[in-house]
Amino acid sequence: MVIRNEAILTTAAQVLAKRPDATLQSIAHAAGISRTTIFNRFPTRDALLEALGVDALQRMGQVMERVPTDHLGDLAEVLLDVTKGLISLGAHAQFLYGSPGQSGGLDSHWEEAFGPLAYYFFRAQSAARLRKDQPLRWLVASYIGLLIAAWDEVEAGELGSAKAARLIVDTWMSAATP
Amino acid sequence: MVIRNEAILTTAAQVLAKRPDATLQSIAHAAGISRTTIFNRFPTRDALLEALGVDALQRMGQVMERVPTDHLGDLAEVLLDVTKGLISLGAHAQFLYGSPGQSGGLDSHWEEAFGPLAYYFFRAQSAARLRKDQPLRWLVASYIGLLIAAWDEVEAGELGSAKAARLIVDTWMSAATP
DNA sequence: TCATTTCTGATCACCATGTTCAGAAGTTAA
DNA sequence: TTAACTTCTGAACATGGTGATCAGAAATGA
Repeated sequence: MVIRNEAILTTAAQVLAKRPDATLQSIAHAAGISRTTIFNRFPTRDALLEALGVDALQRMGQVMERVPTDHLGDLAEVLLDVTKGLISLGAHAQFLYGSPGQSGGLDSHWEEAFGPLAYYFFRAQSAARLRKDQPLRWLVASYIGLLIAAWDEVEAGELGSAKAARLIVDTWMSAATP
Repeated sequence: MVIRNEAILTTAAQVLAKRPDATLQSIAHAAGISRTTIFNRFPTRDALLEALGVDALQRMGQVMERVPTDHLGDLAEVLLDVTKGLISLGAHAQFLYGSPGQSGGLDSHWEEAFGPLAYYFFRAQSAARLRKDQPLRWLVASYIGLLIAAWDEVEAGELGSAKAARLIVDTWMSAATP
């Protein structure tokens, strides 16, 4: 039958989004496969959750690879493009804050995914296009914080994806530019 | 011996902060009581987690009761005061995003806790002291998002409590004021 | 068709949760 | 101190999810 890991991860993400403590049995059932097959691919439940996190961060990383590395361009425009992409990943990424178990080994993946954006902020800061009195780490952290807030609002049905992206960029740019 | 629920909750918060999937056995051990006693107070693990959430939100609510209800005062000053109080609750509140299990019944407690702040923002917005082109919900959500981001940075040892509070207020005010 | 890979269902051990209860330990009042 | 009361404890038990193992079924591919 040849079941792809990707298929398992997609189904698992959907099931766990609704019910972070869903059993592997129920995930297997939803994916139309047996529980044993899941264990063939992922030795433990935590391994599955970690793979899920890595997958989500890789998708986010792909979006953030779109930021220019040789020039700055229009900050607001670049950021809006990236933000729209990230907002649309809500379904894949939101569980990162809902079911971690104890997964803390994702740090390097976080860094890898957000590296390009952090570097972009760094260059913008050096060029005095972003405030220099705020730590670079905070520029990144605050952006992520707003992203998560927007994800929540979108999922709650209080905000459309497009408007959410605009609010994030508007809010963040107002605070981060000199 | 007369064990207070408060004592159980405090210990549980500490243990679960480090290890969201800690067993009730280990929590009981850390609290110096027996597992049975925990079950005497909280019928299920989820009940304990919910009580923990309610407790955290009540503490946060107490802090936010400090916002003035009859006048506006200095927005930055009021906000800084509240933010300092909330930042210092990190240890009690951060687990809200780390171990929810499936607890989703905290909505009313969220509203109750953040009600005063939301009302304060509403009045400030009406008085044109805050931007009117951003939804009131977003003003609140973005503030919470920044608060969570700052909690993470503080816990990671990247930021002191005082500086974290200042960054939140600076960032939020820059974006939310006309 | 036959060999190989992949998936499945069954069975097993282990551990955390949740229940029950008899008795120990602590408290209060006479 | 004694007696009545409340609270805490340890032990036993059932249940259910996780993780391991493996023989055999099903799919794949030459």
